[in-house]
Formats: sequence, structure tokens, C-alpha cells
Amino acid sequence: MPPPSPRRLARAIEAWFLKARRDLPWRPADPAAARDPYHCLVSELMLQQTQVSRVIERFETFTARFPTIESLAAADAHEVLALWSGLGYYRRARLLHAAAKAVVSEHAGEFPTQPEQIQALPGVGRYTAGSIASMAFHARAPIVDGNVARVLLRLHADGSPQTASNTQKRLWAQAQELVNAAEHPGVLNEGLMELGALICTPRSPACDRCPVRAHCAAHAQGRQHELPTPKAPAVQRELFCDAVRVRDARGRVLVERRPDSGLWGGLYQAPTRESADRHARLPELRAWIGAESLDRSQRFTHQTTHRRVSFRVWETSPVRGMGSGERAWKSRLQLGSLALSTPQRRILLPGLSLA
DNA sequence: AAAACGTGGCA
DNA sequence: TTGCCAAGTTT
Repeated sequence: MPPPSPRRLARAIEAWFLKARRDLPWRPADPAAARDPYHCLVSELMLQQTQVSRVIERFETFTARFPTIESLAAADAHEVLALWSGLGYYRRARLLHAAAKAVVSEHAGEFPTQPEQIQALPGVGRYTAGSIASMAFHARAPIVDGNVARVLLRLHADGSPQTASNTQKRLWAQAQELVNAAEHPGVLNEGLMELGALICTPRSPACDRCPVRAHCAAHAQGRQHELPTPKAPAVQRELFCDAVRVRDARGRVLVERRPDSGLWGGLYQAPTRESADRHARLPELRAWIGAESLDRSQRFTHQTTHRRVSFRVWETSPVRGMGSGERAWKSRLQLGSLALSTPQRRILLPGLSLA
């Protein structure tokens, strides 16, 4: 099979996208219209390593609260983090906030139009920069995300490891060829991703509905199911957490804040001791929180990509001085608008669904 | 440059 | 139940 012509490939993908395009909150009615770069920034940061269905629930709440890049730049850092609660990869919230501030202070509030300038913004890598530049400013900038990589590797029946640097280099070059041949760079780029999301899916690709099936080497060889070669699973480390729930007479709960970096950076939590190898011993736990007695009330596990976290939850009554220093009392109402990880939401707001 | 960083849905 | 995976970036 001859190498697929970028021209025909690009046009076929664009034509298909104009028909098959899903209606999503961050997509305007007109596919070829220039997009609001601020809305692109928000949706792209939210979409990094995150499924569309998760972002649909968050995008409108976020942009309703922060309708402009100026309003986001002026926002309180913790409120931004709170709106990110439950989305994961919380560093993105901080980076998005920093990017908004950078546009306001370093670009006088005028969103930069060149891919290199956009990529200089916090939290914006090559993929996100190309995405914003092509969708908001019609730049012929390529994009390669997980979807695009899968589509291209299958089109070329390329079984080389996706993350290898020479593979990446090849993928970006192919993506550049396609966007050069496109009618509308933004339409081609978004179409390529949509093709990966709707047709050229990881498990059971719908080749019978694929607009570029005729150009696909993997399909010709019947190898679409085995490409691309799967990546090795991440090694999971154990983490043991003891969280203490303290409620005072007025129903307020004791919380502390995590350090800004690392796992669940900057989020609030019930006072929690962590250990890599074992749970804390009861006496040291008591001494640490300053309680006379502790009652175990709950245990559960929580999985992340790199960790298996075992929680034990303890109950105790307030002791004078507990709310000083790094700790503070919060009412249930206040807890509802606090930035909390999913396990801590389970501990601090039991019975309340994520919202 | 490898490792870290979250979460929920689905097979 | 366990593993896989999703619009990547940062350090």
C-alpha cells in the first residue's frame, strides 16, 4: 500500500468531522469559526489525561464563575482549586490560574496568537499550544495527543513504542504534514482527535464507519486491534493513611491543608498521617492529634495511577487548642466549597455525592 | 529523562 | 475484581 496522501487524508477527515462532530459545551455551533482562546485554554487544561465525559460536568460551572481570563486571573487560588475538586491532576488548576495571570500581566490581557508564545504559558505543552493556536487563531500548528497517535500509528501500521522519542518525532512530522494539507487547521486537528475518540478507538475500532479506511495499513493487514502496542502498566506503590474526623458541638469539622506540591497538592483534608510501609500505631496517632481516645469508624482503599491508598478513619472529640496552627474548623457549608480530594470528600462529607 | 500526578467507567 | 484507559505537562 502506498503511503497515504496527506492531502486526501486531511480532506477526508475534515469532511467526516463536519458531519460526525459531537456537540460539546466548549464547541461553538460553527465548526470552522475561530474559538475563544480563553475557553480553549480552560477546556484543554481540563481535558489533559481526562475523559470528555468528566470535563462536560465541570466546564460550564467553571466558565460561568470565571467568564473571562481577567476574572480568572483575579480569582482566589483556593477557589480555583475548589472548582477543580474531583477532576484530578490538581496541579493543572494552579497552572491554569498562573496562565491566566501571565496573559493579563505579560500580554496586557491580549491572548498570544503564536504557538511558541502560547506554549510558554504555564501548563501548556506542545499539544495544548497547537490545539489553541489552530482552533482559536487558524494557525497551521500540528497536534499529537493519545487519539492522534493511535490514528497515525494505525494508518501506517506502525508498531513501534508510542512514547519512544523517534516515534514521537515521526508522529509530529506526520501531524504537521496533515495540517499543512488541511482546508482549516482547527477542523483537521479536532477531526483527527474526534476520529480517534469515536471511530479509531483503543479496543474495538469501528473500521466499517471510518472515513480513511481505504488508506489504513493496519486495517489492510487486519492488525487494527493489536496496534498501537500497549504501554507497560505503571508500578503501584502502597500508601497508608490514618485520617481523624473531629467534630465540635456546633457540627464543625477540623481540617488541615496539604503542601502545594505532590499528591493532592494544596487540597484540604481531615488531619491525616501518611506512611509508605504501614499504618500509624494508635498511641502515636493519639499523641499526634492530641486526643485522649480514638474510635475507628471506617476503612476503605483508594486507587490512583501510581498508588494504592489504604485509609483508616478515626473519630474523636475536640480538645482545646486543636484548631490552632495549621488546622482550622469548618462548618459543613464551608466544607462543601473546599478543595477536597475524592477520598477526603468521602471522609468529610459522607453521604454527599460529588458535585 | 524517568517518574509523578487523580479519577471514574468499562470489559 | 483487576486492569486499562482518557484532549499531557512538569520536574
